Amino acid sequence: MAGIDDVARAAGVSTATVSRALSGRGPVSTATRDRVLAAADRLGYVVSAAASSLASGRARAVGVVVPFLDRWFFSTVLAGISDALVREGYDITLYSVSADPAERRRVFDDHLRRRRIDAVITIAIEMDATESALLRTLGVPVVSIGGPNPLLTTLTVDDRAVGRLATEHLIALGHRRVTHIGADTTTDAASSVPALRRRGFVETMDAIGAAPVFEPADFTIEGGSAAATRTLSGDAPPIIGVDGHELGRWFGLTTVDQFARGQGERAAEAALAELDGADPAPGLGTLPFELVDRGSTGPVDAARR
Amino acid sequence: MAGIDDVARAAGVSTATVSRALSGRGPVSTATRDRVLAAADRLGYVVSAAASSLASGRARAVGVVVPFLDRWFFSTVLAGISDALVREGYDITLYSVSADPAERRRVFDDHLRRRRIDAVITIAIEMDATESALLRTLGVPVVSIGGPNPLLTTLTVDDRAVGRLATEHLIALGHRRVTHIGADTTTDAASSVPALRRRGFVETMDAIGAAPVFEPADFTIEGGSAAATRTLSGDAPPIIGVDGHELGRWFGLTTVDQFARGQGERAAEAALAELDGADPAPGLGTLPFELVDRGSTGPVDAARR
DNA sequence: CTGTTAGCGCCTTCAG
DNA sequence: CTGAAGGCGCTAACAG
Repeated sequence: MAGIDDVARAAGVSTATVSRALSGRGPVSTATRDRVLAAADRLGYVVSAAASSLASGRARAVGVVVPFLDRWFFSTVLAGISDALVREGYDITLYSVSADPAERRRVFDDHLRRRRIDAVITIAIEMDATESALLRTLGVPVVSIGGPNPLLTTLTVDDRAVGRLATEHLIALGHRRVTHIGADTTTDAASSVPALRRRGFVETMDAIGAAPVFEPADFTIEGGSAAATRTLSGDAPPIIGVDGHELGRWFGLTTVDQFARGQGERAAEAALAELDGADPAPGLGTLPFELVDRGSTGPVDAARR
Repeated sequence: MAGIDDVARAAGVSTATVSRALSGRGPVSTATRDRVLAAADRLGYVVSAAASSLASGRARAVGVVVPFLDRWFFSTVLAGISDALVREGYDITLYSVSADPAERRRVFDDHLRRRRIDAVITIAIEMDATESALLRTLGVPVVSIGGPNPLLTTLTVDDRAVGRLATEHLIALGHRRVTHIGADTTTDAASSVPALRRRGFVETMDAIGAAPVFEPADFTIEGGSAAATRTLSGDAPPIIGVDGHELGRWFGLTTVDQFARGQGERAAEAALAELDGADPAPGLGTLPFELVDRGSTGPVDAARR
């Protein structure tokens, strides 16, 4: 494989000039630049990531940390990140952290600290203070999609408002008996996504003096469906979901879409902006969401009320 | 961030010894090793990927090339790869190549050639001879999940046999009028996954002298569902799918499962084996598949025959 | 078993 | 605008 001095020789310039011409950093006359580019192209020269990174301190890669790869939301956000990053010539290094604490430590204490990445994006990773601080010590921009974190630049959906929006939609249709199917929040932090959604639900129910009902379920198809079966009588009551899953459209499920792919793009852009010198914006950026009425919810009918 | 000579100083040894103790390559007495490990731990030392990679030629990362991130099959295979790789301390670098030829070239000609990865795994990427050759010139193990490729180590599902298996299942139940819903293979290579499945279908139908019927559809929910709607009369005929999608279970869809996650694990293990010096096995390894009867198919009934 | 010594391939001052 | 030269942080012979 051709190295930088092959190119330098072929173009009749020094390696310094090749480096400048190819990276665009530092002055090079148009004529020389063209010669260098032509030579590099002819030789099929591609800069070595390791050498370039070691010498420059820039890795041209962004780390993405996810709790799951094979769940719709995460892979969709990841696709958005990938889109935005590839455009700018960055590679993506993937860190999947499972529930296993030992593995999690290895990712935070070892993998992420190998100086392989210029920035980090975390997706729905709930971190304690130690972990957040550790990310900070990486000395690179960190953008987190998920619960607000005062230590990091954060992109957050107002999950409480999401919970309210979904509930209000049903209330507006005349419903009063509304059941919340969601994570059993007794084990979650009060600031977790499920807890906040639930809180929005409760607030809205309280506001109209209706009694909130809960049916615990995990974030799986089986869990959700089992809970729905337990709750719902046979007469197909209105259902509203939260997320914008592609299948929601297919089922005609009314939902609060939160534009997963767009979240990824925004996170990537925020990370790139900080890399370009933009001020880090610790605290929260706000992510859009929107009620999408696809027909699974309708006005209450006399028979059921 | 602590460097290797901080550790060397703290442990009272040379950097060479630190390197040896930490990497496990080369002899180190147990006593010194312990001292080094303790010092490294105390200082929170993590080797710089760039420096180590430059000096050793090993990057401790594997590249994974996928056509889509946000489709069930690919993210599931990816999860399998991730599992197997993280265990061994490897990072994953992700390359998503869309249909855009310019972007595809950039991935093959630039990103993949940055010497950032010790091995490449491709998932369902159909490559022409140029691209395959290019991967070969990387000088690293390449494992491809997908159509057999004589130039690369390949893990392949016998898609023709899958087509036959699914069709035979229906035939065995007494059905004779069977419609194939799948990609319009006039545009695909004869060796593509959809073409092979279809061929298996045709062969089986031919064998019993039944007329194969086709309904074109792309690999999307909408496409498949539209095709099914066009074909199927209202009386809920038997349906069989191919893939093992998690939702198949939920729908009670009989399917030919191909264990996506396991495919990823096997690919990762094959790549690691080659990295450990195992002979590359150009040509094909064979991937398992299995009929899973979940009830969406049943014997033909008199009324419909 | 351990230390010394060259680089790995590129970037980036510093001169010119 | 361009070239020379010294590292970036680590590894891999090679001695000892």
